[in-house]
Amino acid sequence: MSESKVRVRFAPSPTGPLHMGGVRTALYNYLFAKKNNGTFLIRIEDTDQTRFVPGAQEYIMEALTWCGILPTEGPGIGGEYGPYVQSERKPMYRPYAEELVENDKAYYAFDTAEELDAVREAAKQMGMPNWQYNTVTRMSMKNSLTLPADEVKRKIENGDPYVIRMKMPRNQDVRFEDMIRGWVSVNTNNLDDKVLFKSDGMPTYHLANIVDDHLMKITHVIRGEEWLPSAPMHILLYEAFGWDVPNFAHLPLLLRPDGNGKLSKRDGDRLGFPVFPLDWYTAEGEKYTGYREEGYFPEAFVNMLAFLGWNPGTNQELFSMKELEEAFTIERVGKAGAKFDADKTKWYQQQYLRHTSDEELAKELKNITNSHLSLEKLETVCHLVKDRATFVKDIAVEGSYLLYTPEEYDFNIISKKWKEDAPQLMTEWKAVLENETDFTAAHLEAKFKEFITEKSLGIGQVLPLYRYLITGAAAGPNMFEISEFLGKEECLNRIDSGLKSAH
RNA sequence: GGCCCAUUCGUCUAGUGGUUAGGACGCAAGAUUUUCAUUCUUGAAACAGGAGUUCGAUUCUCCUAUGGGCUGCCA
Repeated sequence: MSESKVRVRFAPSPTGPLHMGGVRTALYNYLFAKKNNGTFLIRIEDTDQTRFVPGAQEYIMEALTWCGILPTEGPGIGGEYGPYVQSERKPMYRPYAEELVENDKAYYAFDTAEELDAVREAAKQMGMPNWQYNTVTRMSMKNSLTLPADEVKRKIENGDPYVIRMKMPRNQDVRFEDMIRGWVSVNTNNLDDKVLFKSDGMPTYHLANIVDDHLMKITHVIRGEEWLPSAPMHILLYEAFGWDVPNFAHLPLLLRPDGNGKLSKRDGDRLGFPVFPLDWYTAEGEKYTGYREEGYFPEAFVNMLAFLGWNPGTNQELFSMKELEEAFTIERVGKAGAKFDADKTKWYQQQYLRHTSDEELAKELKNITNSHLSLEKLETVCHLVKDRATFVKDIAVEGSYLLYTPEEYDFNIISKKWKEDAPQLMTEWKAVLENETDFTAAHLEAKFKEFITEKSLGIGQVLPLYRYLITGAAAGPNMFEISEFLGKEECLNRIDSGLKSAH
């Protein structure tokens, strides 16, 4: 609550690829920092050594970079509060845990995992679905509160494995004001004696997160709603250390589009949309599709994500990162979970494609097609077909006849309009073109109108035939612009080959 | 089961103690177009239910229902 400079962190766990819910949490942290002239940092929470997945940390950093969510401190970046990977901070945590034990805020517990499992199982048999190590049950367990002091001392010196558990106070209401939800209150009788320090010498999330947030001078903790139930316990920890408590904001979850429940990594490929920012391959060779590889622009992805749970209160829907940085406030983040909508995501992408210059699209098109056409030519292709594309790759498909000469014609698409006199008509039209030196769209259109007027025919009776011969398609952009783009020689050639296929 | 959180069109959401409850996606119709796409116009579509407070509640309170999260030596 102090006046100190805003510092926020995104603290992912490297247990796999970062999914879009995580990206959104990172984004809101980033935007909050930017809006408040603060600092956004990344901290890797890898205190669970058994769940470490190689490549995950690199994936996270690459994904954030792709999105333009750039931390000013973090692994591989540096900063004066490092290291930013918790496993590299390992030696720092034990003294804090010990401090809590000395101050009677925590205690040693010697119960093994097997013993705990047995107790839980027995409780379940007696109709208690969830046994907790808490203020009442701890007195019948093996810990420094129940064992004689000399035995505790002997066990520790003996090297017996132990954990350090928080000594949850009895019947105390913990209240805090969440920036999104308002006042939240929990009684400590409903909280258990969480393990703070594990027998493998690593802290749990609960300890590490408090210690690091304090040491890194984090002022606002913006994280997923799944942390809401443990927030009171975290507050108790800050108080136990005598530290300032940061502000909290618990973001609503991202829900799956069908049914209910939170969006999971399986939903994407099952429902046909990406859940991850980038492609990810599991050790087993299983692939999860990413937005980047699907052809989404990072700006569109980010814009969509920003609006999943936040809105500016105006009718503006298209926001650049810069605009988001200016407009974002935590107060305008909603409380309820948001179902992800793949259609809306496509719409955003389409909008961004529409607003990307032909020049830039041409470069992308060149990259994905390896076309031999000049950038200038490709620019025209983009100009002609971008209105009917969502992704750059759609331009290559929609405009394939601009990039390549059609090799096959499907006569079925035109057969209904292809009357007896069609070959004759097209041959005459070809003759008109042959005599043309001015192959600009406007001029060709004028000549075409002259041609059909002479014949007393309507546009619809003639143009589709020409379109078919030139493009092999029944629909598409303006035929005269296409003709100009292709040029006289190519047009004449295509009329010939098209005519051959038409009967 | 316990605890916590949430609930406005199908979806994302705006909104106020008195509004024709607004916008966007999607959907439908129409206009434009040689055509498809685009664009434009129009339309259908919502305050979970019940009490209470109030002259008046979508808005405030409580209850119910529904949904979600948490309930590990995971984060």
